[in-house]
Amino acid sequence: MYALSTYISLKAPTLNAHMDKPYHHGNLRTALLEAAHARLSEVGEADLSLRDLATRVGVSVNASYRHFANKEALLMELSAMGFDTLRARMLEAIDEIRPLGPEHHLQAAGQAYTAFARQDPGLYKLMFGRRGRFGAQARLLEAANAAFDVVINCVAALRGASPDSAEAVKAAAGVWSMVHGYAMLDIGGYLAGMAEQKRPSAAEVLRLLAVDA
Amino acid sequence: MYALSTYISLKAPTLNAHMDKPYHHGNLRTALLEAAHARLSEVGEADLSLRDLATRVGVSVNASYRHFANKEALLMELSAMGFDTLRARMLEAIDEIRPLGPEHHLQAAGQAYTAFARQDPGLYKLMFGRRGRFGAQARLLEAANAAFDVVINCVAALRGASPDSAEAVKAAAGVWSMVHGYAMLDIGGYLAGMAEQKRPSAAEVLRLLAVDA
DNA sequence: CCTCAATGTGTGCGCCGTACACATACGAAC
DNA sequence: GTTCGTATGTGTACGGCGCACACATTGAGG
Repeated sequence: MYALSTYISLKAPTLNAHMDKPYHHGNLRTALLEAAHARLSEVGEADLSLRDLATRVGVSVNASYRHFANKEALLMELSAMGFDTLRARMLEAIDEIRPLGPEHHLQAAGQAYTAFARQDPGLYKLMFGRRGRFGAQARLLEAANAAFDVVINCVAALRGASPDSAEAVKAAAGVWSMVHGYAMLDIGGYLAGMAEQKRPSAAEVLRLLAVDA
Repeated sequence: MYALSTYISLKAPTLNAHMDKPYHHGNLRTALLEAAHARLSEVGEADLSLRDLATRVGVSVNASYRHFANKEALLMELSAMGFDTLRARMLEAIDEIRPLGPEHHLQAAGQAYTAFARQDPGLYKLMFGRRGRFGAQARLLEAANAAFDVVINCVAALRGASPDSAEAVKAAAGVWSMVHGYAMLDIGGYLAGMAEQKRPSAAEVLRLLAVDA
């Protein structure tokens, strides 16, 4: 688990005279998202309930509806925040090795990508399992596209092509497919069943890609 | 939708004197699986309920518990049947072009694979989204491994390596990652948002793989 | 014909998401 | 500082869910 964001409550809610807890939470929206994130990595999406989240946060069952239209809306926001974080992780990884040149950037981004998925499998599955249900929500779409753009830029730089070219986008989609597929198989446990010396690492799999061709 | 299997009821259940429906269904297990399969492609896993299935099949809510320990067990069996079908589809596709030689077999299997995912996205997502929950159930594991073996054999033949070699297995895992990732992005709608001329086909993505190296 | 195991039914429990009416608290206008 | 509207949280209720348990019906083998 890691912090998805760093919203900070600037309010210090007043305490009711004969209660030790304030009537208003102060930062319920963020608290719910963080609780959901924490819960997601413990029990998975299917066993995550709004009632449970509310109880953990110390608030009545229906308070959450003042901040999210429904359960789906909360999960959608969490999902979008996941894409934001994923993008940031890839950019950080690239920045750390920037002087090494573009041929190393894609590898670094790929490593950061699979590391993210492994670190937070529940969130990662949520991000990619719910697109249909969420529909074309702008918030989620933009976050996902921004993350994908990082990959496109890496590939474009590697091939000396424009990030807008169909060539770069198609190759980037291939890279994304590969990394995403590997991550899903990995966190799904489909690779864990393989014998140690036959189980491929992320780097080995990425090396199969002929992107610079 | 297609038939997952062709179990046939050999019994002709007797009709009760004053009822038009027999007390015993005759083939409830299969009927439930088929109803679940049908429902899965309409509403997705999250909105699939045992009560609804039972009603559709024309049976009381709890009758299903005579055939499946719980909802998870039913979904697990459906998932395993999905892997059986996926394997059969790949084998059929390979058989149709067998004389063309091993370099075409992998392409054919890949096409069959993505076609399966596109045709039955709900089932496909179920197959790969639930591994952790299902645990290491032998039935599911064997079905999934049998499907993966098809890919391993293709890759091994292509490289002139043994299907048992770490080299072949690792390369096959890479191929599987690629195809699986592409399928997931496709049925998740993540490729649909791309402009037509930038959206890669399954064949284009597969061509990025340097498997025969 | 009788019995017993297999199969289906009815009722009930404790969760779930969420709609609706009501309570409380904060901040801006006076 | 009081007032008042709005934002935020509570309580109650409804229908649907998975599933446990006791009971009903059936068919097959002695």
